[in-house]
Amino acid sequence: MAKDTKERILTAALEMFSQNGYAGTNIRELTASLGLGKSSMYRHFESKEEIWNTLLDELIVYYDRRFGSPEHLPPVPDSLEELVAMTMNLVNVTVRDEKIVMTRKLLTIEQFRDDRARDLATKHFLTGLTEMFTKIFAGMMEKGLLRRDDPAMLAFVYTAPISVLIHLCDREPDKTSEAMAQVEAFSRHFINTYGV
Amino acid sequence: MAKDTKERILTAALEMFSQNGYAGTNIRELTASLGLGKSSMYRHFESKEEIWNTLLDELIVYYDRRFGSPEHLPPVPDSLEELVAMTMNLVNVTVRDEKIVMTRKLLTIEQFRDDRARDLATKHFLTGLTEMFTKIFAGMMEKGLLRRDDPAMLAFVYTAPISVLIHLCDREPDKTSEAMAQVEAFSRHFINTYGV
DNA sequence: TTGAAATGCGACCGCTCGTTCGCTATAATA
DNA sequence: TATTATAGCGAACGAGCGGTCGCATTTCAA
Repeated sequence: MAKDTKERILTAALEMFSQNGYAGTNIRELTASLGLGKSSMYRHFESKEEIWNTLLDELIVYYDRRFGSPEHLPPVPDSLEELVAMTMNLVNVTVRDEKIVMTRKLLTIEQFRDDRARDLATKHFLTGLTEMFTKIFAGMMEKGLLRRDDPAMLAFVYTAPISVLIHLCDREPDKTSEAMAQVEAFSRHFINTYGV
Repeated sequence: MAKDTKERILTAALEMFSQNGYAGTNIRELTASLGLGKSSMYRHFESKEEIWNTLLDELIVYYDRRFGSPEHLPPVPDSLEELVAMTMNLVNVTVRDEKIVMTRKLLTIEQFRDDRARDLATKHFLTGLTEMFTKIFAGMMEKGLLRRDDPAMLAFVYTAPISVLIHLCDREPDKTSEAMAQVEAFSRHFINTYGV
């Protein structure tokens, strides 16, 4: 039950921090949402700040495992249409997975206050995506599917607009389907422009 | 002196809210930074929340004046090179103007908590820019400078990556010059791809 | 010049915050 | 079974919060 409680606290913390921010979250609400007494929390963390630090540690590890390791790199598509499908799949997961959504919100809110949140935000929102697609596009150029060009520039050109639309989904979940349609329209525009 | 104090309070509020968020800001620090007693603030605003609402009102008006009105629409460039120059100028201003930077940070931090901040964030980060460049690109197509295409899609393709780089500057000011170089590289890539 | 409105101030109020304490109940160890 | 950590609880603490009050000072119209 002990380890379990600790993890439940971290889950609730991610939920509340991502909605109200670190400063806007209080221990009473957090523990109450778990049916736990305020003071019981201190059996697992020595302070509110330690919750924050532990949570961020976990998110950093989680990110590196999921997006940083080469074995999780999506396979290089064999056709332009496959690139569109792969993209839609990726964006769908990233927009629907509650933990990933909350992580982005948390990083968005806290990026100006915490250095580690800032660094992870840049990875999540920019460099992680571009590095991933730089490899994919280099592979597609090898296969003759994409016009020969700087793969890093093309990756930036491709991922940045998608990143903007993902942020839109986080901000206005009502517009998710609309945004997804725009992701697909953009992806098709991209293959029309750069595809061979 | 009265009106002046009220505006100074709003300026300080923008500064502190954009750094620490609404919940992370307290009246004592805010007024102290102006050399003002805590209680004196209540001569000008009836609560902390009223400061927030007034500030947001002001930012909304400011945005509509500055970016919403047709007379502030930049002239349609007469050459592709002019588009690059105009873009660099625009981004430079938006990244260097302290008030605009703080406004973006504030909207970034508070977009999930306040509906009006959320709406203004979408304008600032997405629709405002694309609408502006939709008109510009339509004009450039008229002049035969850009390949005929959906101007709204091209505007999105052009402004979204720039928006991402502006966010990067807000998050990591150290990388501003690096980001500006990337804006220019991207802009040139764009005119090479879509220019006539 | 006078009187009222506007502005500033420090003291103070009630409340909520993060955190601590002493106690009980449970689970693991021997 | 006796012992000892472990995990839970409500009460309470000191600090800091947003906000109020009464009073002094300035502003300015009459």
